[in-house]
Amino acid sequence: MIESSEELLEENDSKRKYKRGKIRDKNLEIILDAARDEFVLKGYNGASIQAIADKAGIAKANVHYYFKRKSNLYVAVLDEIIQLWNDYFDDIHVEDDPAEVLDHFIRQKVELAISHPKSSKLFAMEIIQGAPLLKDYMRNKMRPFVRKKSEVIEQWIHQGKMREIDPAQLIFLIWSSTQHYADFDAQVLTIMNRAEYEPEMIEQISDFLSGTILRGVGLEPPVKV
Amino acid sequence: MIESSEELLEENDSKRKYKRGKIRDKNLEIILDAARDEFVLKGYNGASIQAIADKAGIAKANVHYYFKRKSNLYVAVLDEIIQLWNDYFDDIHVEDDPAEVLDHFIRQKVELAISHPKSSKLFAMEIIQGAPLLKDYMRNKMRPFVRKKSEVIEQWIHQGKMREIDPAQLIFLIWSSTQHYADFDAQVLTIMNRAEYEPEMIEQISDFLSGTILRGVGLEPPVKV
DNA sequence: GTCTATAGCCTGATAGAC
DNA sequence: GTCTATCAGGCTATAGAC
Repeated sequence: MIESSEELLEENDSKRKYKRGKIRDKNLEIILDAARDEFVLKGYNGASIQAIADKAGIAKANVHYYFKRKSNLYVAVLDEIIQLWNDYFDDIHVEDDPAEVLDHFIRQKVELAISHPKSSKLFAMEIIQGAPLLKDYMRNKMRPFVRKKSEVIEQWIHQGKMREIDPAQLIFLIWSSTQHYADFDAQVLTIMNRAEYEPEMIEQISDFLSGTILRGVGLEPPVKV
Repeated sequence: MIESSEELLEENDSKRKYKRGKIRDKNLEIILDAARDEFVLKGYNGASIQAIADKAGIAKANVHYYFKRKSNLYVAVLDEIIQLWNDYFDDIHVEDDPAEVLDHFIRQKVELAISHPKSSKLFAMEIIQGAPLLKDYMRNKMRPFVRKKSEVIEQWIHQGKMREIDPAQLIFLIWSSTQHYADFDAQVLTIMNRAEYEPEMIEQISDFLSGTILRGVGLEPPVKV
């Protein structure tokens, strides 16, 4: 269990960029992939280095060669996820059309969640358990993100373009409703009696969420081409 | 790790109702409370019987006296949670007013989530990890629940009382958006710069979710008294 | 970089006195 | 019902040959 904050301050092995090489890069990738799978499926403590090594097709000691400590490997996996998320955040401006922006944001989040369900799940599990490793990230990255978007939304409201709502709540609503399809896929798919998401269903989900949320805040969903 | 379904078929110690007693009941309660806390905080594998015993104020061997296996204790905790949720499900009828029913459902879910965050979290973690223990519950209880509500919503749509949407998606939206405040409290509170939820904030959340979702599906939120 | 062997620790579970 | 002592197994992590 990672409990003390000391662990976080330790060197994160995967970041030693000065030591490069094809073999190294390939191995880092397969280890990280295998680790993500194991951590999601079994949780941090339930995942064993042995199982990760087996899944990656290498010897257990070799995992330790790349990641000295299990906690370092875990942090590296989380880092990858945060990197992925950051790439998807785009800027919004007051001049933009609110309906277009929110529609695009919702569709983007649905796509990201469903195309990377394991990343979404691991992130969720971390936050549910109190976000011991992500408190800093949320304070330094997500809070400014929410604040920045909120300012723009606030101005749209001022201009009478949409209903008077709390912008932060709107962002939470978009986050929760979109991630739900990745995090709770076992529930959603069981209830809908499906084995997996199909492209047609993903579009239905996006249409529903965009349509409902936009109308909910007084916007008319953009017509699709 | 609980992997095989054999575990699930084992006798669940806490259900031996034939052996009653004040001491027994009291101990079962404090053990289950402590276990819920530990399991949420550390995950199934990260939670140790020792830590649960300490938190409950009894000896480790005594936990095993009441729950022969760790997995039995875990199942007992999940059982309790499902019991709690089932108590909150109420019936809806075609004659009811859609806005009233959905508004009530949303407020009820917010209240339940925020008053029992640990239960909500443990349930979420179980589903995220693939719901190994809850697949049956979802098939036998939640699917019929969704189907039953969907039929009524379908008729409301037919009567022109609300927009044409997929009722199942609406239920997912309500589930996800309400549970989010319990499961992701670490994120929500950090971003909103609060230590905990206050009654005033809970009402704001309910108002926003009910207002937005209801308007989103073409209903006018009921006026508050 | 890779692999085998093993140290050292913690954990779930049980035995048995009270 | 409670508690101490202990066992057996699994885990992370390391040493050291190749």
